[in-house]
Amino acid sequence: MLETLFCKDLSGQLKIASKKEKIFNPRVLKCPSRSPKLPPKPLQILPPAGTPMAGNRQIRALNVAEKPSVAKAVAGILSRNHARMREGRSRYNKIFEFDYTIRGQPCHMLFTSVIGHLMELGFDERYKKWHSCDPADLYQASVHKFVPEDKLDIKRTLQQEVRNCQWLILWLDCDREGENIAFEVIEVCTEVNRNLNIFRARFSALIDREIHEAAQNLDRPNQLFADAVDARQEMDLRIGASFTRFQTMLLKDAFSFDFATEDRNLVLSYGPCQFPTLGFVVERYWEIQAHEPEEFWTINCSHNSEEGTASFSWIRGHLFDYTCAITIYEMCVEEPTATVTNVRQQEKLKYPPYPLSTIELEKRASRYFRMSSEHTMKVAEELYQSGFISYPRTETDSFSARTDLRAIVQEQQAHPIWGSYAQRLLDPGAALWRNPGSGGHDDKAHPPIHPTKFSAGESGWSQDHQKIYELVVRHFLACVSQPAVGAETTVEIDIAGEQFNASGRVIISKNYLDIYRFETWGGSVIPTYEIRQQFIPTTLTLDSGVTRPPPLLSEADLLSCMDKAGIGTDATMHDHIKKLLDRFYATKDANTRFTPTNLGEALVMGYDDMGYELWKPYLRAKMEDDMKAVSLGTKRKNEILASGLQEMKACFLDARMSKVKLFEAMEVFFDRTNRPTVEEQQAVGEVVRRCGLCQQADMVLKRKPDGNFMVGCLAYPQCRNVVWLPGSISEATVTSNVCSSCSPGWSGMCGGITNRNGITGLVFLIHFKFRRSEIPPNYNAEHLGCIGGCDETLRQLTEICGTGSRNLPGMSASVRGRTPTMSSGNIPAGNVRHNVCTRCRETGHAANDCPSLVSTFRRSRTQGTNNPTGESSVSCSSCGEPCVLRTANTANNRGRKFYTCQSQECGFFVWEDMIGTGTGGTNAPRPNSRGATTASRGRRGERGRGRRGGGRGNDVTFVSATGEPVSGRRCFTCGDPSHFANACPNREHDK
DNA sequence: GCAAGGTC
Repeated sequence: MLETLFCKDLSGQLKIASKKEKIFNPRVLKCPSRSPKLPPKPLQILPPAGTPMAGNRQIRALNVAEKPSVAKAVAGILSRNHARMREGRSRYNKIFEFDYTIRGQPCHMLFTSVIGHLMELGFDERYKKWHSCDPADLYQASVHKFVPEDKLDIKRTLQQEVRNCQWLILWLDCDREGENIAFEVIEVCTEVNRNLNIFRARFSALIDREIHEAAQNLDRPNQLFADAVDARQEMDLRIGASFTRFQTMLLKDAFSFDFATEDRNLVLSYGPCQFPTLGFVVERYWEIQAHEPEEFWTINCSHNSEEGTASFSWIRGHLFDYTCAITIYEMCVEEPTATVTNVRQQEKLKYPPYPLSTIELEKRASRYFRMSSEHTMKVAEELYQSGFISYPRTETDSFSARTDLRAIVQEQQAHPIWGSYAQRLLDPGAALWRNPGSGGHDDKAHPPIHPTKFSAGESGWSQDHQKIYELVVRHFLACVSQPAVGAETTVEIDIAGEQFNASGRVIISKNYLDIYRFETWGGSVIPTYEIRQQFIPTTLTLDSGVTRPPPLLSEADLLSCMDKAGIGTDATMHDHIKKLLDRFYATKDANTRFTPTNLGEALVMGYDDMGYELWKPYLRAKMEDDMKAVSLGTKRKNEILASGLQEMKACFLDARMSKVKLFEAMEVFFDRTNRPTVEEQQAVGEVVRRCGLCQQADMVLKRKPDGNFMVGCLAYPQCRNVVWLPGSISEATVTSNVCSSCSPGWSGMCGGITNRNGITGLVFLIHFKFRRSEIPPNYNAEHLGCIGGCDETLRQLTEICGTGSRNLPGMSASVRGRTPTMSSGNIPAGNVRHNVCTRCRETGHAANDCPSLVSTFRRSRTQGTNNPTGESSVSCSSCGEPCVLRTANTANNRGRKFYTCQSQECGFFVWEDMIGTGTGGTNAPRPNSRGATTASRGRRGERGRGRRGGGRGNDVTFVSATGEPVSGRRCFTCGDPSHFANACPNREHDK
């Protein structure tokens, strides 16, 4: 064993540690919260190379990799393929044994692995059941990390092997998740061996030199990286669970859905990744719905000669202004002689793709084979497992200089189809080889996806296995090939001062295109022209067209959106996409294009109408920024957790207050059921007692929509325990007074009786106010009553007045479907609350003054108007109604926001950025709109019909040379039938 | 029954 402790000073230099540093050095490992039983133990750092060792006794070291394949590969490299393999308790995680020397220290190495994360984060038992608590409580509910059932064998292996070890060397992937898994392994191992010296091996590729270097330069685990992941996990769990429970319980029983599923299994989930993914799909769909075709005009010219036909395009592209277009066109018609002004010949290169990353594999498989990303990854995983391709989850799109690329090509020479291409690649005379380009991404853990074993097709392979293997091989061969070479000719002509051009391309050398059959490079022939040559065009036409909406998002598009916005990782993106389909949020057509379902659209619409951008990627982006800050040490884990969760809880409470928006959005698409929603049954109220029937949840005082009061169990519908109260109650408030008759052990008699859940059996008294006219004169209008069964007054009033419910009047608790047990009710000890805010459940303020009312996640729709409600404060100058905010799609103002009246008649609009400048607000026409305008939506299919005009360009026809448009049309700009767009008097806004 | 992240 090493006797001397070393540590690093601030400059990173190794030095002998002082006693204080051994204890307080921040690099010293241990997270006290993870292993409360053991005090933090200082760590040793290996001395620099050449430092004499304290002793030569062999160290026993347990090495742990993130996956079995890495354990096998690293053990193979370090042992030079002389490791002995034996079984562990987990069938997938073998143990390799061999001797190895680290800086002169002889070691007996045991090398095993985990399978990704060893632990999960979950709520404590008390909060696990959906009805056990208010979803808002999940923002502060206690959570814990634990090893799930299916990983217990791995834990046992680790603990069994590490007992007799002195060192623990962590070979997890070198990213934040890997660092977090490292600490999970540490926690499990130090439970049984607190004297471990713990090291981190950092490597970026499974290459001999790199692995040996990593072993000889062991480092320490990085607590900050692990902290960042801890924070992310906790945020994801709390946010996901709270919103999922909330919206599921609110909506699932309230509406008849248009898809076949068992209601009981329907979960309307929310997640910080799945919702933005849905958001991309909905946003594109809305963009298409809101698109209004715009007319444009263009001049085309063609010329036939003996060599063929050349088609010339107008340099101006197209004009939206008809007057300009027709004027120019008439000039050309009057002087139609074309003069060649330039003939340009250029060599053009088309480069092969970058080495293959996971996202590119998914996108290309979707594009070339219409294979879903989820299926692609499944097939790729199987090819990887059987050794035919490299690890398929990688962000890396450049090969390390140390990779033997030619050896990989060499293997493919035997293939009957592409073998000859591989041979040409290796033939110096063919000059086809080119070192692959770099896409600029490197996850430092895995190389780009490439073939690792030759195959001409295996008997067990499906067609999809063939396709993915072929794609990986062809992509790799393309990467190491020369780009395609083409000769491009461009001819420019002048007609009456207007410029036109035409181009043709001849492919000189296909190079990589010979192997990469998935890509093409169109060639076209153009006749020969010479400068100053003149000719009369064969045709010269003024053609019209219309702008078209973008297409629905394809799977490849969706992956690109997610990648760009940082939603998910290369290993999880396909899961998020699949989740949209599994949850009935979106559908995918045969062309892999996504359409939101009614449910998906309604959910996004609901949150959008609330003014929340929970369906946008900003929340994830903020979390990512916070994680980076924790990784760098500029913020603490607890700091970002406290602020992030406080913010999200406020957002949650606010969203719940605005749940009517979700309801309204759902009503656009679905019929209501007559069933009361779980959420309605569970409107949060004051806790009266612990439910004596299910013993799992609290019973709370609630007011039903009909105004009557009841005390019901929060575990409804699992538990149907309820106490109906007299129908003559006008007000009811739970007090902090406890009934001494129904609360055994109360008043200090036994110091409080505690059941096995640690909950005392208190029944709180309720302060009732009765409507004077509805109770007999000999009863007081105010009464401090108990629902525990002891209150005779309450019983009598219930008999006299009835409960106003569908149940028979009666004081005794009536349980829907079951007999009540009212004698053993308990409520949590210490849950006596005074003046608790019903929004955030904090004391010291009322709900109306709750600071959570304002959240930074709430979007201000009226930028510059200082309207805290988020509603539009711009009113129509004609009808006075609130305006909606839209986005212009006109040529000159694309993307610019404006307010417009929802009424078709008013035509009021004002630019958003002109508010407060004294400009705008006139009765100008409404520009074309783009984006979600939910205020005026009707049922799906009806939306936008009135303002989309005639559809996609079928109504746009050739405009005659006299300039007379086809009759029956109206101005595209303002909709006025008295004139056309080019003559619209109100075009100022479009300039 | 809920999240997202590893990976067999």
